[in-house]
Amino acid sequence: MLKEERLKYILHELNLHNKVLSADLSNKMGVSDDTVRRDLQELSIDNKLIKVHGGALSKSFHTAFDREMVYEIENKNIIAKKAAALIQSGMYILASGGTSMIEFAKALDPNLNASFFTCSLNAAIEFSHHPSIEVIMIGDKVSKDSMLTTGANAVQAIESIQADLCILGINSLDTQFGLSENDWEVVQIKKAMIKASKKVICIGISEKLNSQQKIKVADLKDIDILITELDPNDPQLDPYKKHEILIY
Amino acid sequence: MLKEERLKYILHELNLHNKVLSADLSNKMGVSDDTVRRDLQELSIDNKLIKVHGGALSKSFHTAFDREMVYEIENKNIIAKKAAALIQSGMYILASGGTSMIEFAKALDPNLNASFFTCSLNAAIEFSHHPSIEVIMIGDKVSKDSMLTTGANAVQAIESIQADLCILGINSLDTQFGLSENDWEVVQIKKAMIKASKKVICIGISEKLNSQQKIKVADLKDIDILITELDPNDPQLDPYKKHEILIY
DNA sequence: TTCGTATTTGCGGTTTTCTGCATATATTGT
DNA sequence: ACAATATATGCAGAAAACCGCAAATACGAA
Repeated sequence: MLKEERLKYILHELNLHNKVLSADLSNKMGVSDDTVRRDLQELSIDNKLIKVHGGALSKSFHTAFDREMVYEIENKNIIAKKAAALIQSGMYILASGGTSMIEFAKALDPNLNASFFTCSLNAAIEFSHHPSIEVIMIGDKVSKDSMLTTGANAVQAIESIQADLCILGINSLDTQFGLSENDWEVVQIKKAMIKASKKVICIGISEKLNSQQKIKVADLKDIDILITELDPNDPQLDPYKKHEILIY
Repeated sequence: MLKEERLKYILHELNLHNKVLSADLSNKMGVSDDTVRRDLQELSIDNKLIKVHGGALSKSFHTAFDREMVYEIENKNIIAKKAAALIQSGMYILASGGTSMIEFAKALDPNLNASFFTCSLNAAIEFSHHPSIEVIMIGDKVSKDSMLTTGANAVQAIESIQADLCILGINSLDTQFGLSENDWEVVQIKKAMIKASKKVICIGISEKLNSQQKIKVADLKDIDILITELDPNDPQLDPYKKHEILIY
């Protein structure tokens, strides 16, 4: 394995898991841990990662360090993998933003060949790291709170698409009020996305369940699939099964 | 084995395996290590692959490995400050992408009140960190090399704007050939931006001066202001002054 | 063809980089 | 505090890169 290859691999692993262990790396790459350590040191000097005792942490992750985040990221990873398994080549997919969506983008099969439309700057960047999928950024004014493009132009652009799937991050989901948000502009975007898609998938950690926000995005009947980190048989999800929502 | 044959063979191998080893190549092609190295060097200069110790890596997998960039940041900071000083509240500004543009976004006066239009995902995010400016992301298919939205839609969107300024990162600038790029899609975007603006500002480190790329973006006469990290009186910039370009 | 020129290629010697090992030091968990 | 584990450092052998030069080859014009 070439040196540059190793560096690339380390950063890749770091993007995926947000942390790496020196021992793991030396095993997987078949070099001594001295070499791994030197690699990590070099990347650390170049500000590509945070070197710590025993391995390294992802830079982006460490800057916003938060114990709770660590826990959430793992759950979001579970969600991302479940969601990624539903995507097939040839699909046209509308995607909203949020951290779950970022993890979803990372979890996509490298051989996948599909088209993703999104209003999220961060999601677009993450999707673009994938080797083969096509990414279409929907333009409009950038809403600084959500880092989404929002407005009439964006809604109109979405309306001109007929997508197979729409993947939405959950802000709040409730058996009574359905899917809800508190940013009016974002709601318009999500409503447009739902309307433009044959199927609607909602992804989010179970914490977001059974909560409401000010503005309704969609009724439960508009949602086809719900993905959380929980086991599909978890009783917490039973209320949603009654509304003909598939649980993964 | 002829030289052109070898070059083709190397690129073919690279497409297949995403990496090649110098030693393997010299064996398979029956030439000396030096020859292989010179071949790789040539392809590397032509941006066809990434030369590394021991061989070469495929360009496509290399997305964002810019070690040299770290050293250039300081210069880009100088540029960014000069450019930021030219922006006034109320302006409508078209901005391209690139690392210089990112630094420029960071250098903007926090009290500035202006509208920025951009095709660059990264620039849009950076602009959005500013407290008061308005950011409009121009949508279209995302070009993975440049992380810019490119295509007919984007060009059309730009054409519908009448901007006061257009700030372009320099890829290559030359007194004969003018501003040039090697990505056709990006060229279309930049040309549209120039056409839609009253004034054109080019920013970039002096390294990019006196070099050419395959496709012309603009003649020198289309450029109003040139900003590099150099002192405006630096003799390197004299040739550009003759073309009625203001130097900052 | 034949000559002159430019490019290409291989070779030897030198320098740089890479990597693993051994040793000394630091950090962590119990 | 102590044992276990991880890290830093110097060193050495191997591999690769670099450099200059000379031979070989290709190319173009007379």
